[in-house]
Amino acid sequence: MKPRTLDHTDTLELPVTGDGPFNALHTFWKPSHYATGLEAHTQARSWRTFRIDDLVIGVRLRAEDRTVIADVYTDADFKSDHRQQLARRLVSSYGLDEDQAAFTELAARVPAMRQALTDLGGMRQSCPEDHFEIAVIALLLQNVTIARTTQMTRNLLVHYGHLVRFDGITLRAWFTPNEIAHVPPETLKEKDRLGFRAKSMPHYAAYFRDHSTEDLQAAGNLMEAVQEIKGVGPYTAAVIASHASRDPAVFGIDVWNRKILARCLLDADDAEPQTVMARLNELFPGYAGTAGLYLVEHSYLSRPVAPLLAPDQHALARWNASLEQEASA
DNA sequence: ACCCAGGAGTTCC
DNA sequence: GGAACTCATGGG
Repeated sequence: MKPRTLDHTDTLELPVTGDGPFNALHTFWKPSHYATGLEAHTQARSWRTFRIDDLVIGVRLRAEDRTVIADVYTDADFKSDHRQQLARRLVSSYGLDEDQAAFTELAARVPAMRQALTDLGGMRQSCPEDHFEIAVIALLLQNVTIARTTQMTRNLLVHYGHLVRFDGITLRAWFTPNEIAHVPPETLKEKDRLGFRAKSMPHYAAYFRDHSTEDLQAAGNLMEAVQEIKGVGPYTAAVIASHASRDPAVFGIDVWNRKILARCLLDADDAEPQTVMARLNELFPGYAGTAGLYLVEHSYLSRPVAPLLAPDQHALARWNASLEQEASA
């Protein structure tokens, strides 16, 4: 399948206003994140797609000192309201306005965090996904291996998402709640191989179609609110709160990061989730999520799940070909 | 065959 | 308020 072409329409210069150091590479690119085709990274730049209203937007990101430069690519009318929404989204997605000093100060006093802080200091939580999109990611992580999560993600994005090309790179883009709400669970199960998650997707789509990001941010208790959705439990709710709503105190524990943290904090191969969470909260009060993020990412730094792209035309051509081929299969 | 994956819902006590 | 099943599916 041929990707649709997006043209350069704007450039945003976003200052990093939060205090503390800023690590652009590890803010944009997380070594533990599995491959989705929604984003690509080299040492110096990143590419990522966003949905703003019904627009599909391509963004190329780079940083000069404490300014993030975002080149914007679209194929439709990019209004000033879209520009403002995208600017807010980028600032929020990468925590450009968040203070880092309090966590850094706390973490520097914990020996188990020392090396992670040295290697990753200035890294912020990254969540280019909106609440719906991160909820779908968490849904696809439920009780499966990453290989199957990757398979399900690819199926959904190929069948219901978009394929775009801009600045020489091909990327996938998310579907909106509206674009998947009508797909019957049988199709999601049999064609997209979602298994028991197929029943949940229509509930997710309907909920996030009917509740705007502003509504969710205004919710008194987001974790409780989203657990009203069928298929959202404590883990998925925590992922939504810690990532899309960026609550630094929340950490979604699962069988994967539980073992990582047991090794870092308890000198054990594994431990009860309550034991791990108690230790995490004890060492990093108010920053369990940020601390978990640092420890997990640090454990993948030397063996990334989806490594950086080499900054040459051949690597880019291979990347583009693999996405354009899968979309036609 | 059995067990486990970057969980959640239901059904028992 | 928990423990114990069940839900899909692919890989070891």
